[in-house]
Amino acid sequence: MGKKVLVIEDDQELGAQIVKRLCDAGYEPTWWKEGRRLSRETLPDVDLVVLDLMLPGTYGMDILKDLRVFSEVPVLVLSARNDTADKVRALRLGADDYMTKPFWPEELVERVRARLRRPTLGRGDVVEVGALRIDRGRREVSVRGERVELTRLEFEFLAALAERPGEAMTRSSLAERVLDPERDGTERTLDVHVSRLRKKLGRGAFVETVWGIGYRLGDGRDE
Amino acid sequence: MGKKVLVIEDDQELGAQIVKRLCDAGYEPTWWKEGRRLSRETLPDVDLVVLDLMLPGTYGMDILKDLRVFSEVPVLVLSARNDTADKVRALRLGADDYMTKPFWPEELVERVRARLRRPTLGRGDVVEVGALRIDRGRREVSVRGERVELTRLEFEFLAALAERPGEAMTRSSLAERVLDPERDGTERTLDVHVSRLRKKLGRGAFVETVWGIGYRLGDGRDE
DNA sequence: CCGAAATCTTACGAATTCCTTACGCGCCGG
DNA sequence: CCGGCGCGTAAGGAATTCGTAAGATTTCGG
Repeated sequence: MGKKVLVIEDDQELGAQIVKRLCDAGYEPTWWKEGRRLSRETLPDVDLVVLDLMLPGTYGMDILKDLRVFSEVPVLVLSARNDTADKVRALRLGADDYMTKPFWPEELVERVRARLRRPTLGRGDVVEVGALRIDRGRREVSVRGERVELTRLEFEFLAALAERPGEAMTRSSLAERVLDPERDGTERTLDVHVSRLRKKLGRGAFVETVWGIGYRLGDGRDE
Repeated sequence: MGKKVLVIEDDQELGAQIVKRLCDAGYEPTWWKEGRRLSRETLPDVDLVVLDLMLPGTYGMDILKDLRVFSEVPVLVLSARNDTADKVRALRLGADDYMTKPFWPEELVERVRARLRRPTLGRGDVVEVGALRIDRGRREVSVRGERVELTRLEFEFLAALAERPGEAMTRSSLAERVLDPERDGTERTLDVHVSRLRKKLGRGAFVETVWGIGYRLGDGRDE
């Protein structure tokens, strides 16, 4: 069963070339001839993405950024720009490799193979909001790269908010979702957890209060 | 805390440059100024290897070949030869990346980072997490190169965790998978096995507890 | 500027969860 | 039959987390 590879490349010739080589190597490529903004819904179920940064319309770097919000799929970036700043940017944004055009397709295939023989960390979806990073799989949270230890409820609460970053959630729905119905917890209880959570996350209150409604996950920057 | 990186590079200037940058980035580099044949014993406990292919004496490609016999550690290859055939060869031999000189150290650091943010579960049946090595095929476990004898259940438990290094698994799913339904074992039983396992693996608790959830396989270094 | 309502913070006791040790049972090889 | 070994159970104790109360603080409407 070949692994699935999504190729996002507008150049007809290069794209066809890549797709063919990948097929020959036993993979199952899908070819998108134009860039689209990605979301959890529009991203097909693939094992790796080959992404050309120079696409008409959408800027590839934005696609990458979008992608990393909800997916940890390995990304191999292609670009005509042989510029260290660009490479660094792409890698920082979560790319796994960066190839400069022109290149020989053999090398691309080998690099794809090199990525795929490593485990991908079964998409333990990671949410990043500003300097805050929430890893649902590992149940880990870090702020500015530093680990923050959270209790179970604190994590659940944060994870609930992180599902829709920026959107407000009512106290009642949060309580319903986070608090165990058995262990009777009032809504007052939430306040306490929020308080403790904020203290742990440090200043730059990521958990913002929406007065009279509930809470919201902010990027801890503006305000 | 910082991941360990072995730099094998004979060029004084370039080597110093790389080492410095890696330090700045929070890694702990070790610098070998000459190539040596590697064996299970001589390879220090590192998380990644930066290997220059053009070394006096030993041919870098051989070092890589040796290495892959007994270790799945990620390898980033450096070379002055910008030749597709060479790249393909190195990648086929198990290299994870190939950079052509000259390059800017920033890019190297980013590529190192890109490799290390992925889990290192090797292909095949060998998993390496930090100083811990789990060989599913041979049912062998070693810490820092030293064999550790585990009972069947202890091994099963560890292997289950090792399937997703770093991810938290619930106690119930672990119990379900590891414990024999016949020999009814309560979830308390898990505690005991974990306890015994930890004692055998020594300090640097590889098996981390995720309070209220279950356990997780850590690299036994941070904290 | 005032009061009421909503929210924040802190401290503390209780409950949960987890760790460890000790012990007994059953299986196997000698 | 004996001893070693793997495994499950029980129990005490340690560590962590959770809920509540109560007082402080903030927000909003007027």
